[in-house]
Amino acid sequence: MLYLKINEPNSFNLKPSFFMKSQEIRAQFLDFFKEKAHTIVPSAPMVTKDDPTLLFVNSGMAPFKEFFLGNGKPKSNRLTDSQKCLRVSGKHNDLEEVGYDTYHHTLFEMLGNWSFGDYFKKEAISWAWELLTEVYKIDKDILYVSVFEGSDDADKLPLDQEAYDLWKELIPEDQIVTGNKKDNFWEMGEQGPCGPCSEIHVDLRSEEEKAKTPGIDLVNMDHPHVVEIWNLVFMQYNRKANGSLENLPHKHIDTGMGFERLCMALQGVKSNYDTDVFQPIINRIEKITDATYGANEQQDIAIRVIADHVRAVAFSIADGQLPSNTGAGYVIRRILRRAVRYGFTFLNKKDPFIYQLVAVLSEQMGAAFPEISGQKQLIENVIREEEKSFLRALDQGLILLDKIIETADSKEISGDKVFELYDTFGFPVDLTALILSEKGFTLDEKGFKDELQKQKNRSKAASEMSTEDWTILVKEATEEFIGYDTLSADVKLTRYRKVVSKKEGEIFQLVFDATPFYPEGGGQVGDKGSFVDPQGNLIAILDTKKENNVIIHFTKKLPKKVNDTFKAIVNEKLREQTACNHTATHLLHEALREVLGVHVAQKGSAVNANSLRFDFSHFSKVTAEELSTVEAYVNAKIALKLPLEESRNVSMEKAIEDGAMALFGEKYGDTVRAIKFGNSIELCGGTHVKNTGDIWHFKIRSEGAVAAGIRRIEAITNEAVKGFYDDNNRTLFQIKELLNNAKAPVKAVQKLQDENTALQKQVEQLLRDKAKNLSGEIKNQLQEINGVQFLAIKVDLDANGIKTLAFDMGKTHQNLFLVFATAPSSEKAMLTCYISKELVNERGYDAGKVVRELGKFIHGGGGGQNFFATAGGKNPGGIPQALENAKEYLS
RNA sequence: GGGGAUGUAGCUCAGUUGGCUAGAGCGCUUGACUGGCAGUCAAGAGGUCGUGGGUUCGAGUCCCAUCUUCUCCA
Repeated sequence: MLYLKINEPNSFNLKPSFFMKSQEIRAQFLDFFKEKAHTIVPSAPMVTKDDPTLLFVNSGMAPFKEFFLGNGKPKSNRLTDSQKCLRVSGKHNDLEEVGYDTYHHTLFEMLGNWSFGDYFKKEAISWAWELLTEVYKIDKDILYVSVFEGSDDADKLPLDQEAYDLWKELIPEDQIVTGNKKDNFWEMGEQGPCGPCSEIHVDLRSEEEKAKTPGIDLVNMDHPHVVEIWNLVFMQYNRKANGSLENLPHKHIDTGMGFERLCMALQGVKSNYDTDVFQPIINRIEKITDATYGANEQQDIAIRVIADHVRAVAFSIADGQLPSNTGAGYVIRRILRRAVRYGFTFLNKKDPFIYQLVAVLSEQMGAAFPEISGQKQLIENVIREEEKSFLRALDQGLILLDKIIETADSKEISGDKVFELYDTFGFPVDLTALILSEKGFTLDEKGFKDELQKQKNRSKAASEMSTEDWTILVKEATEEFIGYDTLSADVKLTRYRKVVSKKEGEIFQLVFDATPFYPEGGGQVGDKGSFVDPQGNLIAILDTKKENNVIIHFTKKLPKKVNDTFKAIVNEKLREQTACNHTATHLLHEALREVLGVHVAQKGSAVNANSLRFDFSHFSKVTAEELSTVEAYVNAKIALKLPLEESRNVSMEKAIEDGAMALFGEKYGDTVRAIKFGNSIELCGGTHVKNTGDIWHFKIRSEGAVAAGIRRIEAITNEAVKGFYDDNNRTLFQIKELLNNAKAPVKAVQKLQDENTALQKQVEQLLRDKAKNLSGEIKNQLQEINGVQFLAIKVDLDANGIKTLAFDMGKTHQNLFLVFATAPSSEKAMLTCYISKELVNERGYDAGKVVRELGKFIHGGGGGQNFFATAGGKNPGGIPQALENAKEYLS
């Protein structure tokens, strides 16, 4: 049940007599556009798969980028959806600001309606108006709209007169404003489709406030209660790499309405956090932490931060993006840690608690987003473990910070110390600053920022690259993937471009009209191979990747004549081995579900020609027995020689009906490819063997944890297994040979080990005895000179023995001055000097100096402490001389 | 992808410019005291110092390579 604190007197500006639940608001939006002939599609996963410029879906249009770029066509020209978006960095949002206001978020839903070359401004504007004023019944007087005013920069764009005229029909002109490029011209990135936009703003202030300042003056002024709720983008241009604009052949509509803000407007509250989207979570936080939302500004910020961040983290994990230390996973980790930090500092929570909020989220959003409720347990586990590990890091950091404070020589702690704490140990700066100020210290902020900037520059320099415009050879070309059926084909180049990076140097990216090359995807590496021109010149294809639905081939150079017909040839060997590994992952997946249980779900995989890696959800270590059962299960499937049954272009529904595993984190597509080997059915775009018998054999190499609740298995197949066994065989053979072809090598080795330990002990004992005997003999040879027990002698002991001898004598005798010499071989000599400590202290003797100087006689050098030192040299012949001269040091 | 840190006894760690015969606490084993437990005392076991090279008379310590884990940046 949803719960909103309407009747509580202390709650925050809540006094609506009725409100529409957020779930209804979402449903009404989708229904409205469905009636306008739009197809409703589910939200794409937030983690992007084939877009190198983007880690996360950051706007409603991101999943449809390929359509706007013309790299593919949607099944329907009109779509509508509610898209999960994540904004954590870049121009759109800064993570560090979320929580301080009431209307910015990391994760939010974007309601959108889409036209791909279909309707344009007229429909987009009138439908938006109809939905807001007639369906949602928002008072027309509190709505304002903006249109693009044009620009007199290099683009020389005109006022968007068309939009202005359309609005004029619907709304009084004094509620229309014009806006500049920053507010009213939308660009996808530095390159690509773009166009003017028209925003709809809503004024939610009280009557008194409205009387004081007209709403129109507050549009786009960052006022918390005069906010943009809907942006209608009219895509009509394409921005080229050189910065110039060209008209798009097909015009598109891209709209995005912030769901949480819409809920705020419709539920009559003044903050997104007061809507029923956030209230249940906030209530739960209050219960767990004993804090009251609305009572204390700092605690309110902390509560908002946590309420916001838990959503972002939970949805990411649900979409398959686990916290990690690189890339998208790192962003998720940072978000979660920020939430922990605020809980730690302002709500005094020193134990994991954020994971407990997942239950609320699941209950509230599970219906619209089944990926949350379906993986609740996993999400909780992952978050709890992350919380724990960060709290550990904080503990460690606090200790380090104490040390820094103790050893500080001024009241200002230097920037590089604080930076080290942050950079190496992950201790947040703001916490450092807080603790320092509590103890009467300050920190050198400038020094810290300088260090941070240096680090950023380093990273940037390492990943710097420039991308040129595509050179188009064939306009409106399509590209067909034919690699499931053939490994070589005659192809034409349709476009190419040059990319320069520090790491790789100059690389060319080529697109063909058809290609047998499989692009990296679904965990499988891209194909390698080559293409040949009619004259027989060969160019290697180093890698194949997919970008916004285009298959790109990477080469080091361009062909001489780009318009030739080429023969593209995939490296067959690599492809075969890769296929073995890929099919094996399917069989492994099936085996794991069979052996461990159906809770096992794929959480990632990496398949290349050498090996395979498979990550899956499972709560405990897989035992050795389970592993061997799994291995045997897979090998049994291989032995059955199951044929590949492939169905292309089946509908998702049909595939799932047939028993294919439904995977969370898959992007919506109209049709899928189903791969069946016996009982294993998976939706998969990868390449597979024709028959499981081709795999020959499957061998697990390792099992381990990658995150809380996620295990990883690494395995090999086919040739790699052969290599593995060959290596093992060779080693075993060699071992046996060394053991005189013992029949039971394991026992033999064990026996050797036991004997070895016993012998070692014996040797030690014997050496001790020898030393003791020697010391007995030697005692008699001690000369008393000037109150010193002196001896310089050659002994037959190794370095350790001499050491033992010297220290043993040291225990029973006083005032010793010993010099021992030994010659381990005809080319090596060693001197050792031991002087009782009392002599060192009273007379200033220095054993180091003694051996250094006597070392000259044996052509060597040495040193040590002042009471014990050693020297080595190459001339045993000098030993007598060295011993004779030892007396010199007694003076 | 780039930078920093880390790896020493079963666990948590110390080990200062290379050289005080690799240490501490907890845990473990045995024994003693106490009617038993807790506890105290005594003795003891336990270490390829991540791995592989190198420099040096001498490397846990310095250099190179490699792996693990943590962390920051992109």
